[in-house]
Amino acid sequence: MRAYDSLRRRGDFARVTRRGKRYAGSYLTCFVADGRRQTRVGITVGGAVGGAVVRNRLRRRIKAILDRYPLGAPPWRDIVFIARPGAGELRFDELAAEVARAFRAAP
RNA sequence: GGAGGACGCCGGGCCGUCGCGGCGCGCAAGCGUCGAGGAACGUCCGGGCUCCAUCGGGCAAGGUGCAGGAUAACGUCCUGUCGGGGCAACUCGAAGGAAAGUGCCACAGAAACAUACCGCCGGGGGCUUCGACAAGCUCAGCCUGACAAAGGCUCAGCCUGACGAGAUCACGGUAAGGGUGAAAUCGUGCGGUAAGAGCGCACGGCGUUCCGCGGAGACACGGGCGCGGGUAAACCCCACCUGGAGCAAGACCGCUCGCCCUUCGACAAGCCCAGGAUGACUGGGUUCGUCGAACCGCCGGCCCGGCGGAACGAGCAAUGUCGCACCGAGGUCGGUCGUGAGGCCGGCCCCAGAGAGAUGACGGCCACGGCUUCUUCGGAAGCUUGGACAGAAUCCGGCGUACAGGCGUCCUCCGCGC
RNA sequence: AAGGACGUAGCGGAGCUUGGUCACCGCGCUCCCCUCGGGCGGGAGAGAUCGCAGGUUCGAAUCCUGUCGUCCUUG
Repeated sequence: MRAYDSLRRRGDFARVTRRGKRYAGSYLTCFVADGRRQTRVGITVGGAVGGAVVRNRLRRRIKAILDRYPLGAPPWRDIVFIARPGAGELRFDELAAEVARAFRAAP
């Protein structure tokens, strides 16, 4: 089990992106809202980012990066990442830096 | 050595650490095991499977279109035929029918489908001109005669006749020539003819539902017969094929709601009520059955025809179990039959999978590529942020498309050497 | 999974049914006139692989096949 659960329903995504705090990078946008009982994460990669292979790999890499953060303990949050075009061409460490920038802005 | 053709294949490998999904074991921690592709893609065809319809006929709609074969099936594949391309290996082709009918063929051209503008030819009609001829009349000249009559000769004019030529008119014949066009009635030559024409002949081309021969057949060869365009990826004709939907199919379970079970007549039976006498019988009512009619519904393109009058229909879903992760038109190896696509037999293997959906990060070594340096030209060392197209969601068979780099086999042509 | 529409000049559209001058319209663009200058107005002009590749035809934007892209519908 990962330290966080997945955000699945459309309504949850809408709530986080509308009510949560927004931290925008050049390739990733991150929304953070208060959660309960567990931290949940959703990752949105639109069709404009690339083909299925690119979108899948990008999502997996973000999940691998999140494994480095202590999300299995409070405070519980609901987090949504939205990838923008060009994110699929980043190397892994560049992507990790993008995530780190977003999390520095949202402690 | 160079140029080219066909077919098949790979899509980096091994090891380790952390992380993810399924399954199995375990009380648990955890352990074991498996875990994307040749195209998983596009969704262009064909099937398996599931539900609905299913008795037949007709029409419509769609598709396919050389032959034989392969296959569960196909619009796929194989072998061949014909036609186009290539010196060749080989390759490409929606490759039935245009004397069943309809439509269209711009511009140009006489004319684009059944015709004839110019031209050529024939026999005619009238016309007038010309030519030579004949007859007649008139005038003139000359000769004989006598300055007469008469006769003869020459020239001119008029008229008539028949002939030839010319132009013209309509009729008929013709399709060689003209010149346009993508395309003009099969091409060239000779004969032939009034002029011409496949009208005849020779060679060639095309068609053929005729005959012979070869072949399983497409078709080929020989003969006979015929020779008025094109377009069917225009309508169409012919032959063959196709029931409809789709795994969000569908099955089971849960909850809620809606709606329906018709009318008339005849016959037979039962029951009830009234009259009659408690019986026979008569009248009424009702239930079930059969038949007929009406109405309604179904038959999922329509009609004929058929079936039925009972069950169904709709909604609620973060949807439970199954379908569903597979013993399968399965993979692989070998044998065998076949030119081949493939068939058959045997051994081995079990090989992703669901809850919106599991593969990512890092390190080491090797192979390949690139760059730099060295070199005894064999190679060696170092560096490397180089490695395509692309991700299963019901499953198969094809087709089509994308793809860094690389490998193998066979064949053709050209050049050189032996 | 099933089905449908579209692609034509810088932009928005017509032409496709029934093939025939390499294609029309509006806005925009260039030049000229008008004005002191600009706009408006008037005149002239340029600009097109008809998404791409094949095929049918004498001839294709139009017909056929394949392919690429965009958008939409149903559950």
